[in-house]
Amino acid sequence: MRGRGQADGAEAGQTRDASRDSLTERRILDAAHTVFLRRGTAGARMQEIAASAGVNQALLHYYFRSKDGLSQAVFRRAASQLFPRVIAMLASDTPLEQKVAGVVQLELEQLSRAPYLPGYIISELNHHPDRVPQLVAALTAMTPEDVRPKVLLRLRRQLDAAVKAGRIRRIAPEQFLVNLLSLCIFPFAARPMMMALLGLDQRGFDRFIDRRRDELADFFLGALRP
Amino acid sequence: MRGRGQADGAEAGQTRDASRDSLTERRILDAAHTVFLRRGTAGARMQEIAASAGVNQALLHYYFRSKDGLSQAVFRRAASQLFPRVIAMLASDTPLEQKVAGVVQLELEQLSRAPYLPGYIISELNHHPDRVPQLVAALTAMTPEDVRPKVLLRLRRQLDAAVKAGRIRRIAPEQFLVNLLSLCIFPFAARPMMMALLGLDQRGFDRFIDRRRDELADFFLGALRP
DNA sequence: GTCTATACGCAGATAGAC
DNA sequence: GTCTATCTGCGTATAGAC
Repeated sequence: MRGRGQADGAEAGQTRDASRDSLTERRILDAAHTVFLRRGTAGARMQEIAASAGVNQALLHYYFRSKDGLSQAVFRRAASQLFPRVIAMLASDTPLEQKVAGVVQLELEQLSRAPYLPGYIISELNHHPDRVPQLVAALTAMTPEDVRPKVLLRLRRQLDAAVKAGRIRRIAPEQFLVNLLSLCIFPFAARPMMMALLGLDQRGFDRFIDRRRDELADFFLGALRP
Repeated sequence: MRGRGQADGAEAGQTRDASRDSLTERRILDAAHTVFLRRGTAGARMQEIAASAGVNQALLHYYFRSKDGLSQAVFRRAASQLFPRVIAMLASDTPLEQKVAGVVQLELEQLSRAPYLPGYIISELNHHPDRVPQLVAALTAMTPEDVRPKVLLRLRRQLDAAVKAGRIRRIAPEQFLVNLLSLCIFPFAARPMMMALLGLDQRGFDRFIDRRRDELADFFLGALRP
């Protein structure tokens, strides 16, 4: 048993040494990513992953030891795709208006290419509360300490300053953040629902998003005007 | 086999005759609702539902014939909880500004009491594309014909009129609708994510929503100002 | 209608050859 | 490392008594 678990923990400081990521391990992880995101963790089948990776089912266990191990690896990877870049941008000292435009740009771009991502994360977190700490870990992994309070603090100061300067109306940083993320992420998370509601096919949805890319930042900044 | 399927279809015009909803059937459906929403369709276990309903597992099959049958019944019920009231409000001839306030009020109120609902619907629709038609059916069930085009048409006319009157800036009805729904629904759909991001516990989240109830409509209407 | 007991298949996991 | 073959257990579903 145990061929290669995820993160042996030896050789401190080496997070995921690339030389140990064998080609097949990567192929398996890619396949698992696709299948888990489409079917959800509970609905995914090891056999489908194996077939999709072009290998045998026993190999999945060799590399990841169990379905749970594999699903955790996929979740970590997905979590690290969804957030860090936006968080980094929000925590930076970019001016407020540019932050909004940047986040919109970044998120719509990214999610257009990974449309299943938000729905997957949302599902997992709802059905599997013990994944929440893993999400937090994924957030703090790229930075020395926890970025979350930093984001809110930075936003609060920027918002206060902008209010004092008369550039925007008062808004709590939490509401600011959730509003921005809602407008960016929800259309993708609820894509099938939105398509049904608006009577769009895939092409129509893409055009809808294109338009959104142009207008959303203006909409949001418009709401902030005094 | 087959004790009582859902909707025998006899006696035309009778949708879900209450007298036929035996008490135990309702108890089972309630339990199933809870379990399916918490664990997702694939993750739910018939045994847990039976225990939660205080009956034997065989009874579930007696009333709903299979897990799939039961899950469909739950989905229909959930879908009919999430949308119809908002849709009805949006399709009405209420003035635009009141519509916004009304939708915010209605949704935040409703979702505070059924926080798992949006996440469940989103998950199901992502993992189970063949559920989309069922959602549409749930929408059109309460009205003679399909309401969806009606909503968009009504919104478009109202928005056009308001633009001409100089009350708002131009916005496509699709963007208007998705923005409004995003801001209302996403915080609940992604509740665990938002709680982690903002560092809130359940109580903190409730206060966050309370505040939102007061401010969200203003935020949205603020974005529409010319 | 409601129960107990049981059949059955599927999917995750292991053994062991190569 | 990668495969084939096989075990095991769990979860759905049915049979049949009451």
